[in-house]
Amino acid sequence: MNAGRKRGFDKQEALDKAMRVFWESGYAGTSVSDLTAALGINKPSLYAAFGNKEQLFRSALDRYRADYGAPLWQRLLEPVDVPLAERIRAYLYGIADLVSAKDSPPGCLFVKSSCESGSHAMPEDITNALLVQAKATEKHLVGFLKDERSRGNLAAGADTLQLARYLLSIMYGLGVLAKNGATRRSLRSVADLAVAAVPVVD
Amino acid sequence: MNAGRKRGFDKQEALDKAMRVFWESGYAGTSVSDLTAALGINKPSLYAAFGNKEQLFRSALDRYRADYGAPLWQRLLEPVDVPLAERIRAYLYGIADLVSAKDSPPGCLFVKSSCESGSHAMPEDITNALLVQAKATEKHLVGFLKDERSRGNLAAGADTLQLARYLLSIMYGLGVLAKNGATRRSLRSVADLAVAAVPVVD
DNA sequence: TGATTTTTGTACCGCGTGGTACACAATTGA
DNA sequence: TCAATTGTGTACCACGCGGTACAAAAATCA
Repeated sequence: MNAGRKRGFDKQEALDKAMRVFWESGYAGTSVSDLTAALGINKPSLYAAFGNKEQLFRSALDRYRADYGAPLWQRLLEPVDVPLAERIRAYLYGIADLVSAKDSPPGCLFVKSSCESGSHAMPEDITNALLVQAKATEKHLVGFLKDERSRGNLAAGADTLQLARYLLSIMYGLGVLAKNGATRRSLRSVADLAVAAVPVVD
Repeated sequence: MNAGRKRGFDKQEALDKAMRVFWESGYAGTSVSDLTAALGINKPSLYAAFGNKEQLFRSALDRYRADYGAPLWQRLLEPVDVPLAERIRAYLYGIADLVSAKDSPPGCLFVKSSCESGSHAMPEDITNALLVQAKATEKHLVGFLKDERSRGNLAAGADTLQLARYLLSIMYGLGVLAKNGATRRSLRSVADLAVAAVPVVD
């Protein structure tokens, strides 16, 4: 342990709180004062720990993906004995539950941030990071679908890229629906309908 | 014609330009200076003509719906001899073209605004107006689907409310996909896939 | 023409923004 | 013990925000 005074707050805990503030109010809609108030610290502590508002936001995005996005992939990959349609349904249920959870802000941080991107109120680096993230998710989905197709779980002629974009569209749509007050039940019904369009082979 | 100096700009033209600025940068991301610069007028002229930033935004929302949202309904209602699936496809194509048009900002103004709503950076009245608008669209869609079902174009057991929300989810999703760089072609493919989940009766 | 009404341009207001200088408190290593 | 290092709290900075006061300009009415 090096010299110097100890930090008076838990950095991970603070990052989690900051993520939720951005999740609720967006990048432009969140002020540094909002953040310091929610975190219970002063500005110099925030700047010392997280750099600046932009860097803190990017850290919050990373944490969001790690905490909420990444774990859902297990629903697609792990239970290989479960039919593909059921795994996709379980994945979409996960999204539905996430964006409509009562202990977190309604909607999806990525969707909301993407909608803010491009504005000069959002730093260009964040816009680019969001685009990169979206493309990466698309690529992962395509890879997954190609794999399933090669296993015979998906129709041989299925266009995996367009199918991936269709699923992304549903995921994004669930996020916006949740912002407009949709319940978990209702979102799961949407997921049920969405799965019907996937050309699975049972 | 009453007395007084004439207005030096066209009010409808100015509203159109303001709508596009909000469309591009969102409510919080747009400053009054951005607006006056884009409209080529000074602040007192803007405030005299449109009230304030909030009222101008609401006017812009109304104009957006009138100019871009409302006309698309004709694709669902008018050609009654066209199969339901084809009409829904044409409607979704219209959304796809709108959110990916090259002469307007990518994405959908309503989707972007909904994602901003709830933040204290957006006036509560706007948040409420957006919610009301979303519910109205849902209601219209449900009415349309019920009508089609009663005509025998939709499966007798179809849940029109959940189906409407599914279509809304697709529409919202197209808007976010467009923000992430999707092309018109690609969005139309998503629409094609989406139609496959609708239980039409041919 | 002159009085009246409306728009326009300039110049400004109070306030909140993102960010920081600086002195002080707390901890470690010598 | 004492210097070195790191976090904290206060107080502040320049700037841009939404919004407006005010006077000059342009139009109509009498």
